[in-house]
Amino acid sequence: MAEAAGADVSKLRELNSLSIVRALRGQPPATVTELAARTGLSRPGTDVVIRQLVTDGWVQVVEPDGSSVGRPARRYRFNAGAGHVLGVDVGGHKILVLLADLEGRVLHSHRRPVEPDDDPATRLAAVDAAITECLSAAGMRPDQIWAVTVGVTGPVDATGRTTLFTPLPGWASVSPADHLSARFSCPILVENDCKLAAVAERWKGAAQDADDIVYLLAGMRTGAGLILDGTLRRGYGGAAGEIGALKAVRWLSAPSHIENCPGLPAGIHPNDKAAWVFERAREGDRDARAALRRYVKDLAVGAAALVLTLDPQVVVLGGGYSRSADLLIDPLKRELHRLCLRVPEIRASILGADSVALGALRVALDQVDAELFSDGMPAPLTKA
Amino acid sequence: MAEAAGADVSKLRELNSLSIVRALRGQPPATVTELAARTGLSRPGTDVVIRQLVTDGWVQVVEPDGSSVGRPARRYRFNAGAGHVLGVDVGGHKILVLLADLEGRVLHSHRRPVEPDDDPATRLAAVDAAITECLSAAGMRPDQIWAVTVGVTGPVDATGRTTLFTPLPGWASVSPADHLSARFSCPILVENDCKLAAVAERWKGAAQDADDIVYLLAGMRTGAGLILDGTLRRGYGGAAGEIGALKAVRWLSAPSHIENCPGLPAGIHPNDKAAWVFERAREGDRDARAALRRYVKDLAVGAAALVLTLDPQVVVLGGGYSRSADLLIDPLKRELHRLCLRVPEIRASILGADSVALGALRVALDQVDAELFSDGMPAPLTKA
DNA sequence: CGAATAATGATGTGGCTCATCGAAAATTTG
DNA sequence: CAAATTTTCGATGAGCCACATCATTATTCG
Repeated sequence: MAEAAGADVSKLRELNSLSIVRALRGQPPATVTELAARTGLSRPGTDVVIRQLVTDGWVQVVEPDGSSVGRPARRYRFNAGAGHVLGVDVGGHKILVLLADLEGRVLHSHRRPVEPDDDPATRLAAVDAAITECLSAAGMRPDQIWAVTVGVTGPVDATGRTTLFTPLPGWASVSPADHLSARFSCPILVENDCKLAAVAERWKGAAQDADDIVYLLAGMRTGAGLILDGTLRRGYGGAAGEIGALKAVRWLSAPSHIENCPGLPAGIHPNDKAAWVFERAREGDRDARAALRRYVKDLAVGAAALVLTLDPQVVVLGGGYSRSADLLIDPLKRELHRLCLRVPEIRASILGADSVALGALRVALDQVDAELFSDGMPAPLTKA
Repeated sequence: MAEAAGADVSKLRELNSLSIVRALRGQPPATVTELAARTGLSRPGTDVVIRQLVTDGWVQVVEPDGSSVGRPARRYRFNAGAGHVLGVDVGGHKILVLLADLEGRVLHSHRRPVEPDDDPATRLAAVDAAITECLSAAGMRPDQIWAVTVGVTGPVDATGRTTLFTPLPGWASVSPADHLSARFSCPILVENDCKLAAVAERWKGAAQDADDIVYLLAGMRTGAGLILDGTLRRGYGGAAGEIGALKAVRWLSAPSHIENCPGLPAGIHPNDKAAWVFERAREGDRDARAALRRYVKDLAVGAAALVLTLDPQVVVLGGGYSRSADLLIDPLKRELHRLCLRVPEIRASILGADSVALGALRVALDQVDAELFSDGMPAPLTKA
């Protein structure tokens, strides 16, 4: 059974410190009186707590700007710069590193191209280089990073590896967490890219209002990420959402309808094929429209399975093809109406190619939060 | 954002009261010293808290039995009789009512047969009668019930109705919660039967160790209930797990392989058909074995979709057919190996026909817990 | 009777609230 | 233009509540 820990008197201070930090975060700088009202604590009580938080480095004083009657109050704000997190997207074509503060503001980003058939060592070297670049651009040392999350393709198991499946050659035996733990002493999390994209859409994307979300990756790969009751669901073995593995769900072959659309110009770059097909379809080209129709039909079978299984509030359509979501959403909706009991809203992603790295940031921030709110509040001076 | 409520000093007492109650529940009667050790509180502190709990009626004193050196300690136990909950299974063929105390011990049960084609008024009357019977057998008044959960067939929407689908004639417009609220002033929850059975299997059944569970109802109806991260998942519209609605998943027709197995004796009662088929299959009858094979194949398609979507730790096979689970589990496992990335454990239900009502009890108890642990601890005297 | 353990009481401390008073800046007023 | 007034912030002290620690008394068994 859960350990029933009794509470000392000092626990109260901890609790109230946390609730003041919570009331401060993500808000504009607040006065003591405002915080007291927001938390329900007394003014003097709030005062001593916030004084301690300032000396501990969690909170900063903002000198009064003076634009009111009466004596101007000191304002306080959460010291988002007390710590930082990294979100890393290890893709087939690019490495993207985002550096953010504790409020989740992105301070620096670095993108670096890689090749899909690069060997693991090359890819890891690119990751290292991108991280180094991002840190030095922000003038930051590795020990100022409080959490790192790495997004990779394929289901991630408990050890942070993608042993079940990955399209990157040789990557199955790689442990990004082990690799990075040489540089960082903070928690290093590894997560599937679709799952991270789903998290990002709930954080800053198209589904901020929803707690039950299915994210569909619609692009040269097809995949899904699930958020239920506001929390990312990984599954017991980390393979939740891998409905595409079902043969009856033709997610593996679905993109080929578009990538091999009849009429594609010879010698067109693979990355431009989809754009070309969507362009033609928009113009009314029969072949392109047929390709789209077949693609959506295949996509919808898996989507319907997810929707029926989970009954989400929103389906977010992301991935490369979602740039032309206007062409996809209506037919997808029609297919789902044909297949499902209750059809959720379908929305297009608004985050684009950064979504995986953004989701990685959010997961890293959640990790920091979890440590904070479980272990109480230590002084950040020990880390700075 | 979440309201950041500051804590008064009296919050401490509340917190410690709760942690002592938690340490007391489900355990044999404990002495003050034991509780102090278990909660980390001091002995005198524990003493005053438990004294208050006794006068409030939450805890009872057990007089010392005297079997130790030194002065024998008073022992205390959680007063499970302070409140009670009802779990009601409204099935096609039966109404089952369970009455339990706050520890979840079943004190009384009452079963009452109904017909599948009874009209809603008749069925509700049977529910009322069964509840009355159960209460009076236990010598209990409705105001001593703290929560009621009703299990029904079909997805339950936010208003507690089964508007999307139900096999019971006329039941779609019935609101069991509204009906019962005339007799009970406590919370009345309505939930889908498969979901409740899943809860029961985690509580007292085959999956007590698992946090990610797919429950498969395998019987004359086919359905599923999902538990992820230890919590029942309902879906945004309450329709989670309804994968059977997908036409490609032939769950609706799957039981007919068995119910219409060639060679069934003319005039056999519908309820006995399955038993007959399983019996023949066990004896090696070709037709029966073929029927079973086809049934499992159909069942497995939906099961595979669920498993791939959720990646659970355990699949629990319940429902009427699970009495012959030994004939089903191996072929099902083979099918899943063919269809899935990672195959979870497959276990047979051990609860049988009571599982829905048991799950209803657990959900009602969870409701009581949620109220307790959020609103703090009022004296039960106001309720008794 | 002594050993062992339980219950009880006394004292001290940390943290919170409430009430009050002083301080600083803007507005009003002579 | 300067003094008075208003308004709000900041600081301090009294009181309360819940807990911890330590000492004392009570009860049983060997």
